[in-house]
Amino acid sequence: MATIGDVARIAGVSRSTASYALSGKRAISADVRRRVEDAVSSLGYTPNAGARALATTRTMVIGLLAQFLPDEFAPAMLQYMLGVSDTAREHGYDILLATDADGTRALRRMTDSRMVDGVVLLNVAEHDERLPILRSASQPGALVGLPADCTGVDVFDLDFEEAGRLMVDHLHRLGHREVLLVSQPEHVVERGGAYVWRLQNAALEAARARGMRLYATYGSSSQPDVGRDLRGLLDAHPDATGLLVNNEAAAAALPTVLHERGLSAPQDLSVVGRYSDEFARTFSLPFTSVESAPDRLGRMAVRQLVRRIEGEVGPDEPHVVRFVSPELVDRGSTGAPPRRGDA
Amino acid sequence: MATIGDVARIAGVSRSTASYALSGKRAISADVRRRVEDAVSSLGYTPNAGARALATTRTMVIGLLAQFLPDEFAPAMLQYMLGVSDTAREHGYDILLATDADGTRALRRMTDSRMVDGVVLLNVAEHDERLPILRSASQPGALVGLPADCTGVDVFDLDFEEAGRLMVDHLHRLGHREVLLVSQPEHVVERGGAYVWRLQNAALEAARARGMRLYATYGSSSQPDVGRDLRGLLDAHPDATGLLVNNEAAAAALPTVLHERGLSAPQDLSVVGRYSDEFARTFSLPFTSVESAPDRLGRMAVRQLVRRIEGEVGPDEPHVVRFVSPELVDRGSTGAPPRRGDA
DNA sequence: CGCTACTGTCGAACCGGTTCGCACAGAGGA
DNA sequence: TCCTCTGTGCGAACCGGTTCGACAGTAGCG
Repeated sequence: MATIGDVARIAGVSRSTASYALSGKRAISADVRRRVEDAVSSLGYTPNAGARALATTRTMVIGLLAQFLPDEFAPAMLQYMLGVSDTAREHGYDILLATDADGTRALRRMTDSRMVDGVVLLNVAEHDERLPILRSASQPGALVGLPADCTGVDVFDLDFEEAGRLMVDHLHRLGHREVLLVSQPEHVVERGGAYVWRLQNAALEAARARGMRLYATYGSSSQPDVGRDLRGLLDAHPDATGLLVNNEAAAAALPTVLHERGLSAPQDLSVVGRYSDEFARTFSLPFTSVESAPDRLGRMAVRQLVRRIEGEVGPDEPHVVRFVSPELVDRGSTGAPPRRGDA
Repeated sequence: MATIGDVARIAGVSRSTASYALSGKRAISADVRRRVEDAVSSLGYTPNAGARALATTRTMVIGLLAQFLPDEFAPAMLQYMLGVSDTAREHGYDILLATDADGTRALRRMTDSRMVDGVVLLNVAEHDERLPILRSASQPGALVGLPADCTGVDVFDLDFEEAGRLMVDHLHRLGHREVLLVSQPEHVVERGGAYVWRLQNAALEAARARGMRLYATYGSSSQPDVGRDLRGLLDAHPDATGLLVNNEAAAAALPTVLHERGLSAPQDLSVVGRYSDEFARTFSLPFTSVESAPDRLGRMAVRQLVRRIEGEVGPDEPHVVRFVSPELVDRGSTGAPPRRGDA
């Protein structure tokens, strides 16, 4: 494998000159520059990343900590990951991916050994164990997900309160007065998945303010449990005319459950989900939903992280906490509630 | 940040002694070893990955090249990625993830700059542009997916021929004589996604051998197109009693389409898919299917790659091409064909 | 008692880049 | 003619590890 020493020798210059010719950090005559470039292409020279990292203390790598927790919906994570990965590449960074069950160890490994210039944490819990480690690291970090304490990190998340209100308001406007909400599994909440109750509480509050009845429940994360949950919920509330689904697995299971019962949306039941458009198209989910914009959040996190890494934003400049406003995408699964006695 | 020099100073020994005390590669007195270990923990010392890579020419990182191509079903990729990532970690390796649209550039970047000790390529096409680059790299590579030319790389894939036969045989045994097959989009085939026609050809051959009629078509990769495809297919072949689905998006869309038509599986139509069990549970797909074992393939690829990296298998020892036998998972969506005239 | 062998430690070189300080040549001004 | 300045290039040091060869000191042995 060719080194910069080889390049220098072929070009007939010193190693430092070769380095400067390639980096452009000092004036180099056109002649020498050409000879160096010729040597590079004839040798197929590529700088050794480890050596460069050692010399510059920059690795051009961003750590991505994705947690695939039991009871959490894995495929949604992929969209965050792709947002992060693509954006990183646009800025010249590669991605070191950690999917360890123990995120704290992975984070420590990456930062302490200086494999990365910065870190993106996905799926951040309210009291996330990774945060203290991140704060004590010397690299900056950006989060997707809202923790209780945001000091020292840049935070990006969907505005789940607004999402909850949006879902309720939409059905209220159409005339619904009794509505169901299926959230993620309770385990997720216990583990600190605050987004679940952020949406749920805001939805309950909005329903109360509008004089609606809203029954909130937790749903499981996969079959066959989630199907059972949905059937039980529909049985328990035969008068409900609307269904809000903040649970991807439940949304995926819903077409089959509705089919079993001979129900159709929106004729018999108005349905609003909360997932991304990409997700809806890939999985053929025909429900109106609140767009969760995972790629956008990943993108924002990386952009801010890169600003910190490259010193455009100093480590002492205030950290941002930014919420993305959700948007309702109408796929025609909502309408006026069926008139009483029709069913 | 503490370096090994700091450790040595605190422990009152030379840098080399500190290094040997930690690596265990030379005999070190118990006393010195303890002093070094104390210094390490009091300083919170962690070796600098770049420096170590430079000195040892080993990075303990595996490159993972995942391609998210248009018209290909993204979430399936996640399961391969997790299989690779988890297995790599078990062996002490981290994952450098590339999702670049241009896989060749990403591969070259990783290997030439020596960021990785080896590479796993996912979603390998028949004439994959990444292969020549991989062969000329100095790191070993393992593939998931079968290319036309397997020289110089270890290859792992599902036995798609066997899968095709399995699907056909299953319906044949139940008495079906006219059956439909929905494959991935034709674009995927044109791009070299050989697994599509490997399954399809084997299925056609098996059907011919058993005197069945099998109509094979391509399906789209997302809504609304894939729904249209399915409806058109059912319209065109009203006498078909079985449906084979080698297309995840079509499988996801199928419950809704069946619902529209008032059809149920297996009463009106027997359905066999081809996707992983994990996938079925997460997306509530109620169809009997041929298990595609993505995590197993990822795992096998990494294990073999690590053997090559660590020299347990020399670079000149023959490369393996290993097929995983598919298994049919019965979810009750198949049965005897409806009697003529029943519908 | 002297020689060898072994144990434990150290110094120095090396991996492959980057960067600082300095030297030198030629141009331009006094 | 001499001096200064500018444009170029070189040498050496450094980043933080690993590893080879040398070398004391001690133990074992005849």
